[in-house]
Amino acid sequence: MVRKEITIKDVARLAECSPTTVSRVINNSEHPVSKDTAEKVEAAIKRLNFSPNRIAQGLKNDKSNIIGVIVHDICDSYFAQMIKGMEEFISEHEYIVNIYNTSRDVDKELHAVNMLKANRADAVVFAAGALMDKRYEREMYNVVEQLKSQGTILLGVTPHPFAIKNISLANQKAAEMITDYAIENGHQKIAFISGPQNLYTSYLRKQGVIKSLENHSLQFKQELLFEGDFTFEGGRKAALSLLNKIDQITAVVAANDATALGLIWELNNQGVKVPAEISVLGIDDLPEAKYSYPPLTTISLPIYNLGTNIGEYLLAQLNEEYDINIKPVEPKLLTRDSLKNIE
Amino acid sequence: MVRKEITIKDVARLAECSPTTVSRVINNSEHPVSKDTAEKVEAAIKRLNFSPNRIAQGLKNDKSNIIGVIVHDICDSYFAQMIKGMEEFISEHEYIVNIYNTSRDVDKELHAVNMLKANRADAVVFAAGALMDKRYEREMYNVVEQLKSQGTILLGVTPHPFAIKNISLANQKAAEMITDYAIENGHQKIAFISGPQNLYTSYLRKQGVIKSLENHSLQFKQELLFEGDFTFEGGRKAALSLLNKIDQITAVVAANDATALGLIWELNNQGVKVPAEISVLGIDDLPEAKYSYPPLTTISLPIYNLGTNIGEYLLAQLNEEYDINIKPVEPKLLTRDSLKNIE
DNA sequence: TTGTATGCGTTATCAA
DNA sequence: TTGATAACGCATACAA
Repeated sequence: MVRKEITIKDVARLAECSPTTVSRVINNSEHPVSKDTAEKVEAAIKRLNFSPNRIAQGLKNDKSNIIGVIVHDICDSYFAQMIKGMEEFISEHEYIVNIYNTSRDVDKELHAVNMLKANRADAVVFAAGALMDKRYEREMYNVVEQLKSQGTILLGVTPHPFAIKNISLANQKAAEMITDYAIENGHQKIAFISGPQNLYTSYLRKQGVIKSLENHSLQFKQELLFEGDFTFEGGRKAALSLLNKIDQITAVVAANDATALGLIWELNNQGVKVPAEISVLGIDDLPEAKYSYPPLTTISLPIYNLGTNIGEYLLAQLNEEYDINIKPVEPKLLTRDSLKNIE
Repeated sequence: MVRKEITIKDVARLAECSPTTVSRVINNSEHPVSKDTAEKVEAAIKRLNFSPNRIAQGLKNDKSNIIGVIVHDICDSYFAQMIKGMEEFISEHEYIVNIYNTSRDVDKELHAVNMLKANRADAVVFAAGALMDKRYEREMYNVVEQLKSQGTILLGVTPHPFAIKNISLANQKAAEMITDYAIENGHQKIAFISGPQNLYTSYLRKQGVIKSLENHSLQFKQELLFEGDFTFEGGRKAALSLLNKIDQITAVVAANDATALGLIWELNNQGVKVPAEISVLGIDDLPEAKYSYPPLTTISLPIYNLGTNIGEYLLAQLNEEYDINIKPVEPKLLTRDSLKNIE
């Protein structure tokens, strides 16, 4: 297959003018163009179905129009929603949304950043939480510095161990809020299902739980800490290992909704009544959280909105409008039916 | 922020050679380069953290390295899985995966294609099913022709009303299979919850149901056709409108799993026992389908694998290896517990 | 084995 | 109001 690209020159030939003039018409340039030629150019453009080569424009203007987005798992609603929110805003404004799915793998994460560097991305969003890994931190730091000196705009959702603007997602606060709620409803024997070990987000959410307990003069008990991985399956497994300590527990806070949903499912499966015998709480408010049995009490983190806010912020930055801030997104308690008041 | 890009020239200066030589080293060119200079170049590259500007390379080589993917809703597991599969393959090979989320909107769909044209995408995947809309068909046809003459490789998942290679996803066959299964289990009074009206995929799945019924000398009854929209919410609504005809129905085939899951949820909610009082069947095998109450009997369409197969195919095409075919992906019946044998 | 000149498609600068 | 020319970063044909 032979590429036969239509260029500004073809348009110029047809409109009987110079490429320069065509360029002026295309870009609504300040530089005056007579109405007559402008019309001829427009006609030629239409006739040839010409659209200017954005790649070439980019080369000239020192812009790639690429916005990179790094996520852990696009199949996870959390990331899917964020991407959708960003995409909504960004591709409307003629930017290319370039997704990387890293499965929390250090190499893939580095590969993504290096590609983005090679493609001279205009902006990179670290939508995925930072990995807690020495090599990741070290090598990321380097590439990020290189991206910076290229002029790439960088943005992290949740804190990252390199100097870029980070949006706090209130992870810790969310975990604190949901734990507070449990305690206010008379729960003291609270288990926690963690997220993946190597993820900073996991760490923050755990800290939130600990803080809430401390604020209420309660102690975080290591034996009531179970490991999860932010997935439904992980929640199911946690439910199983939780089973033989069930008399020591009245409520379980899961590090995220996917985990909580898995918990509820497996508890039901094992004949343990939620919330009659044990309360289950989540964080995120996934779309499916309201359809579990019972509907999940959780903290809403409006991720889709976060996505659009990020998009808005990036565009402002890219247009060099400086004093713009990212609109914050507030966690909100959603009381449904998976918690029982036991006071 | 000033962009200060490191270029091949900087490397040349540091390595005390010409840019041409640097280019040869970068590209492992056939053209001989002395070991000595090669090493100097490598050293300079490392020292400057240089990576060649892929955009500029693309301009020169007539490649954008962009692969566009058009989906309806990235939050829908179906699309998320397909993208994940493709991404796995594609970004590993230094391509840019450029996602467009169109929400089945004709304008957004056209916008996406036009952007992809302007960016001289190397390939475009129409992962989203075609819309049944006159303007869509007409304007899409035009842009697609223009993409073709630009040399863009085009691929559609499920048939599209313009001349591109389409991978059949066995939509019709899947619907036929699941309906066959219901009939084989003694069901004759079968309702169908459709997908969105304007979607060709919906049409195909409906045809599959009709064909199965006809093959068994049964009639498709218009009054047992309910409208859905491929979403959980749509399934819930369908359940409600289905309620007053429930004595005329023993099984419901939903156009997809999301719908089936919504159906089951709302039926449970209304106190209708699945499958004791009514059987519910889906198509897709979403990850969550095995966690409904009862677990959903459905047809698996291994979408993630389809994604990787598409990726593999595209790369072969882009490398001009011609006689490659897309590995087909076979629908498979997954019998779980949402159907009752009533023979 | 190395380097110079040219061009990819576009736009900014300058001159007319 | 228009256009010729150079340049963005890179790779290739050609010359040395």
